[in-house]
Amino acid sequence: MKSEFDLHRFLPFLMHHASEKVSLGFRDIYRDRYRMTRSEWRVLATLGQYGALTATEIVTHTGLHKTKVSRAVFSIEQRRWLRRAQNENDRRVHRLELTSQGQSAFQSLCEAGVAYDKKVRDFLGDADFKRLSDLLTKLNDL
Amino acid sequence: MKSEFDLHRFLPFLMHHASEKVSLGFRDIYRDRYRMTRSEWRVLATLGQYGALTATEIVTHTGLHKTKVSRAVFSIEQRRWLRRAQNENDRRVHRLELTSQGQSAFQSLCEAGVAYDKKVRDFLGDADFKRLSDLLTKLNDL
DNA sequence: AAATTACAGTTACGGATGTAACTATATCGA
DNA sequence: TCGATATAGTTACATCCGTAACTGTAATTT
Repeated sequence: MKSEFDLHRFLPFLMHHASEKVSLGFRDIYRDRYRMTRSEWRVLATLGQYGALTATEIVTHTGLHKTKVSRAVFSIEQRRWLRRAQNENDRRVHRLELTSQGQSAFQSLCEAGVAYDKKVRDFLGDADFKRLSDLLTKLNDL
Repeated sequence: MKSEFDLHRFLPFLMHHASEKVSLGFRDIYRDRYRMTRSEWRVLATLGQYGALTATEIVTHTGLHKTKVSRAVFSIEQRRWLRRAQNENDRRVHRLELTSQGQSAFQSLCEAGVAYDKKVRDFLGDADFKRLSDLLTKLNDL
C-alpha cells in the first residue's frame, strides 16, 4: 500500500527541493556576475579559503567528482584566475593557487555569500538557522 | 577579508552536500532496480500518489522543469508504465495515468522509500528527523 | 470571423554530467 | 632491477540538462 508513503514528507524530496531553493539562489549570483558553473565556484572558493592545494585535495575538501574538478581547474586557469606549478618530487601532481585576479573574484563572491547567508538567516531566524546548519552537518556522517 | 566567510558553514554548501547524500542515496535504489533517472522517479511517484494528472499539473506538484516532465513522461510511456488520453475539450492536454505495471513499480519503490526513510530517521533520531523535515518545509517559502 | 495572444507540450541545440578508459608517473614486490 | 600495481589527472563517450524556439490548439480582442 502507498498509505505509508507521503511524497511531501519524503526526505529525499524535501532535501532536494530545499537545496535547489538555497543553492540555486546563490548560483544566480556567481553565474550572472562571472558566468561560472557551480563546480567552478566551489573550486574557486576552496582555493580561496585554504590556499594552494592539489586537485586531489580539492576533491577531498569538496566531495566533487574528480572530472568536475579537472574541468573546473582548466576553465579557471583559462580565465587566469589560477596558476599551476608542477611538484618537483611527484610530477603527476600540480600545486594550484589563485592569482590575484582569482583572489579578487573570490573576495567579491565572499561578500555576496555573506549577504546571501544573512538573507536566509533573517528568513529562518537565528535559532532555526543554527539548528538547520547543525542538522545538515550531522547528515554528512550518514 | 575572507574572515567572515566559512565554506563549511555556508548554507548553500551544507544544503547541497547533505542533499546529495540523502537524495542520491535513494537514487541508487531506483536506478539499480529500474534504470530510472530522478525525473522519471519523481513523475512516477507523483502519478502514483495523486492518480491521473496532466503534464502541467505534474510540473506544479514537483517543481520540475516542463522539459524534464515531457521527457520523463515519454520514457515512462515507452516502458508501458503509463497511458495518456487526450482531453476531449482541450486537445492540447493529455491525461496521464499509470498502468498496472507502473503502479507495481511505484508500490515497490514506495516500500524501498519507507525503508530508506526509516534508515535516515534511525540515524538522526525521531526528534531531529522531524525538526529537519519542518525546517526544510519552511524553506520552501524562501 | 479574422487577427492576436496565451497556453500545453515537444524539440533542437549547446553545455554540463558521470562512467570508464586512458596517459603519465610513482611505488611496491619478487 | 624489472614487472606489476597504484595513483594523479585528463579525455572520449553517451546521457542529461535548461534555454529558447517551435507546433498545435484554445481563448480573447477587434
